Amino acid sequence: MEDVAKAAGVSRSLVSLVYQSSPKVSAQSRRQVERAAARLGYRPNEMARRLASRTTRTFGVLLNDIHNPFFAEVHDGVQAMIEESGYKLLMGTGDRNSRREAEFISTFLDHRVDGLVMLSPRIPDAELLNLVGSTPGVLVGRAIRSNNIDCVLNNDDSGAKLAIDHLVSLGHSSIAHISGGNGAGAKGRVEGYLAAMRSHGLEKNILVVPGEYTEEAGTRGAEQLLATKQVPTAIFAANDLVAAGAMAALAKAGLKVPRDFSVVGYDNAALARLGLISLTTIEQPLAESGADAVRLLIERVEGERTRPVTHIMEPALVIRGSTARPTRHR
Amino acid sequence: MEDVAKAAGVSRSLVSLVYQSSPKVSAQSRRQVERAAARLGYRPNEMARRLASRTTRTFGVLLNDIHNPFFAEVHDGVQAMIEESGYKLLMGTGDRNSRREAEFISTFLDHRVDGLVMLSPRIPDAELLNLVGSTPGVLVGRAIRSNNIDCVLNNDDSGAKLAIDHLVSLGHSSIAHISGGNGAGAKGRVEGYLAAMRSHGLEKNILVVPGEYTEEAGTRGAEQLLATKQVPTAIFAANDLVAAGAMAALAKAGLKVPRDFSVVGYDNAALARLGLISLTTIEQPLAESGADAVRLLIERVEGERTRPVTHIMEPALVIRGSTARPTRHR
DNA sequence: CTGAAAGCGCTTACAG
DNA sequence: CTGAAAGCGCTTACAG
Repeated sequence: MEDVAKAAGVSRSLVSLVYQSSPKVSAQSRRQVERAAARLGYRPNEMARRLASRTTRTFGVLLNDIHNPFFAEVHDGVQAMIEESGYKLLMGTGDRNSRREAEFISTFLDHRVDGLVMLSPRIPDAELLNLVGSTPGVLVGRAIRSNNIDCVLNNDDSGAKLAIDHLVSLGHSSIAHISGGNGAGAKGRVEGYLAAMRSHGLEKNILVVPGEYTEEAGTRGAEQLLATKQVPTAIFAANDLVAAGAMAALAKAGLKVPRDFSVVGYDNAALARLGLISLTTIEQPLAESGADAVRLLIERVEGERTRPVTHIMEPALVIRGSTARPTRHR
Repeated sequence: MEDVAKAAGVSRSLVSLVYQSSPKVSAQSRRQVERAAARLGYRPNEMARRLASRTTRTFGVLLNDIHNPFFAEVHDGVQAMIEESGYKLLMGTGDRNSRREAEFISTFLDHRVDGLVMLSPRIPDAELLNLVGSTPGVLVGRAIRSNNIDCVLNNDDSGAKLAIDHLVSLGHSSIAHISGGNGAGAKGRVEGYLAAMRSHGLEKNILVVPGEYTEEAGTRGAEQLLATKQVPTAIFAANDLVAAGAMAALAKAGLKVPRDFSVVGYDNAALARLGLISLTTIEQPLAESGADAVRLLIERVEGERTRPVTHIMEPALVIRGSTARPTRHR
């Protein structure tokens, strides 16, 4: 910095002001400094700036799994809102490894971030609370009770209801559900399915096949359904991957979708959009969840709110080619 | 730090040594310090440590697009090798936006990273070289001429050859290629296709349909092929998404894969593994490319090498259900 | 293991 | 806009 000041023929203070984009600096001085810096290859040392200014205006963003495009979409909203608000971000991915998640959170705290955005982390509640301490945080896709952590959730219950209402409106009454087991949101989807079936007076047709969020579970689930006495006319799958697995089993059995079977997924993942699959599904407002999470965090960091809140985002139905009126009847 | 020293009844120097995991500290002192730190909620300030020690042992990792699981796999290798070598990482994603890429690279440099790992960045060569300056770097999936940047590429040419050899070995002779246009590696795949067809004496059957790396391009390409006079018996698609698009067009035309048509993709993306698609494809050693990139960077950073090198990774054929002997013949 | 000192590269506040 | 000073929270080197 000293060297740049000398080369530009100004004081060190002035160079400092230039890099703080201070309006007190004349355009001419600014140009002189910038030219000298470019010539000398000077860049202000960010660590020194943060140490001296005692502020980072940075958030740490932890992704559960970089392989899952689901989190990429949430991250879009997170990144856009962070940029828009003039903050910086530090990011990391645990990649389904809670030890690594803990390390990233520690690193973020060592770097004195102003807050933490955590997308469906795997670390157990107690450990997470202990690690985060009193740093402001926001959790997306997971609930927790803490005074300094807000939550943004998706309404799985109402998503399931959208799926069942759609199938019923097409004329289906025998609708089975292949569940997502212990997966995130799976319980809410089962409950929404049960409630929706009951609300349509279809409690006798309730049929839940246990599964998990994998293609294989969908295939096994559909095979199981095809072997039942009273084969349903429609399947509501816990997510798109499960739906794709179910569709593969149906195709193998010589059944056509949607002629012989209607299938609804959940997530509106990339595969749902493929022409070969063309899956009717439930879409969650992912980017909006991410943006909302950052908004909540900023409210807190800037002292506008101290009490924790939970936001619940509403999903929407996306109709494609995997659902139609039933042709079979029980 | 002062407070922790007092609370633990030791000197500031000792506390510093504890956090440097110095072997000179007795187990007892270490415990005392750790207990005091935990009680006071003390964490060493990473910015101060880096500033004082004048070392970061950190690499900046820039992803082209977090939505593409392709880069997630490369990142796996990058992250594993960085951890294994005792370095830290700072990551960022440009999300197909070269302005944002430039900002992340700048941020990494402001944080004084020891080197840069860039996964298929979009920034033009000149701008990239100017930005990176003399910082050691490594480029994955893209070539560049620079004294301080190494490259790790995939052999698209030989991948295309694997695809054509496989189809020829099944008995196909009329094999068309739907190209990837300006996409990364697309040119090499076209060239590999042309060379392989020639090497099998099939130059008269060469047929390249221009496309891009999208499903729609695959659909359009296949429709175009079905309208030609001499319809081929097999398609080599520039990537898996293109192959999926082509398969959708074939299904729409009432054609069965692999009975009426064999299809080979490229990438071995998640969709290639779906039961409904079951695509024979070319797999690139993505995680290995990432790990190799970090190895090259460390060689450079630790002064073991100063001249730039380029590594070319070899792909492999993955056979699934989309290829079979031809039943039609021209 | 302690204690005092210097320094990392900045920001901040202030008198001029 | 300058210049001198203090300080951010550490590491480093050293005498004891």
